Amino acid sequence: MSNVEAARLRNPRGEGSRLRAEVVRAARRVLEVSGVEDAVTLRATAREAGVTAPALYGHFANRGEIIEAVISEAFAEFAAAVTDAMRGIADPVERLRAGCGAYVRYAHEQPATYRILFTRHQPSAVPRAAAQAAEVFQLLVDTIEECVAAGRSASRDPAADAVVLWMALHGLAALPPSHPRFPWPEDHVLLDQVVNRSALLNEG
Amino acid sequence: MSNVEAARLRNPRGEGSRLRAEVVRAARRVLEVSGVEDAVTLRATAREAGVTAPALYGHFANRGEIIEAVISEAFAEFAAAVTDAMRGIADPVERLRAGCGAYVRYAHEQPATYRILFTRHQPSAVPRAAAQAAEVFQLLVDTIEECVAAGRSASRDPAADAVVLWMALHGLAALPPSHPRFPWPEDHVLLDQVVNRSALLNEG
DNA sequence: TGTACATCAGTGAACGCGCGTTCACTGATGTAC
DNA sequence: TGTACATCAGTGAACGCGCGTTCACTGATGTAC
Repeated sequence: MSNVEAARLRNPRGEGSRLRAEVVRAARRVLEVSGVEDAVTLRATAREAGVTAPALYGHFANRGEIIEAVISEAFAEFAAAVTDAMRGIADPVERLRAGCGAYVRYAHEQPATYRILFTRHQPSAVPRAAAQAAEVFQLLVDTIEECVAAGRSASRDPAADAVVLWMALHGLAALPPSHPRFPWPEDHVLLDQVVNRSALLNEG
Repeated sequence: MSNVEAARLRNPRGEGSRLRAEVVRAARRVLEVSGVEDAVTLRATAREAGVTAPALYGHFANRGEIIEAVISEAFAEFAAAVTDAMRGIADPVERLRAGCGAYVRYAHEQPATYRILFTRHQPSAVPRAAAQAAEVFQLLVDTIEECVAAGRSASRDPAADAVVLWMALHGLAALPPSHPRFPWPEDHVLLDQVVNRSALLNEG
């Protein structure tokens, strides 16, 4: 590692708000590298962004706002990952599988970020977060309903079964990263079992 | 709140090791009240135990050992809660339900403790922890096998289905405490659905 | 075309705080004689 | 039965550290005249 890192160039006039986006990205790197929310200090974030600590106060009132911005960005990204994975797939069963696969993939690729979104001791007060989680949940409900309509699921209460599915997905998303030494079956095998049973799909 | 709290009496000679147990209990109170592992500082624990910070060094080499002691104690307690709930129940399906119910109850009664056991970013290096988790898991496998033998489960791979069950239990244990505003179905309804489907029980 | 000035994106030094840990100590109590 | 002493369960003061936050500042750059 070299200690002659390229000095950060200050943003041109009028473009100071670029730093805001850089700071959020820096905070997310600190989060994933350390694995824990508390490591995302204001100073560590500033260091990672290549800027002094007081510079952050131009864009955030305090450390809490940086964390909120991380959560907000990550939630939008997570919702987009699931939605995008489902888009354009005609078969409802395959669409459901694709969405659930994207859910779990996101959690495994960014475990600390997933944790901050879904297993915080205090639910975040980020405005759009709850709404975005609800949208993803509704997507599950709707898709299970389509599976029923297509005669592919025996569900009699898609909303209740979507809850069961969500819980199982959460286990699939959260447990393996925290217990890497356990001999987990392969992801796609687990995922199929979880989706088939939670959504009462007719196994083929 | 009174500021004339009873001063802690020092332990009699030869009974100094009582403090160790008091410290672990104090650390667990700090953990549950705050909700996060990082709040369990050495000094906060000492305050909660009614003792000065250096007193803890008689029983723990550093802060990390206090956290490890908390994890160790909590894991033993968790395993005992599940095991005890299953003991003496003859019907394997009812026994499975009882064990799963105890699992989820433990997580809901002590959410921060459950989180420290199962969703840590780094798996704890506490010696007995992995073994105790494995024992509880094996209990699930064995009980599903008994359900199959009794003609009550259609499982063809109890070990794999125990993994699916564990994942769903984890979701049931972890999600509701982190998302208190979501309109969750009642615990026992969710639990029945999760157990029935994960363990492929014949629904009655 | 030249110059004074306002604006903007940051910097550098400093603050008070709680933390983990070390160190020398204190004072009650059991034990040896 | 009395006294000296060792032991034990802690205490109190101090350290260096990284933290969040405040404050006065700097120096490049666009704009007005």
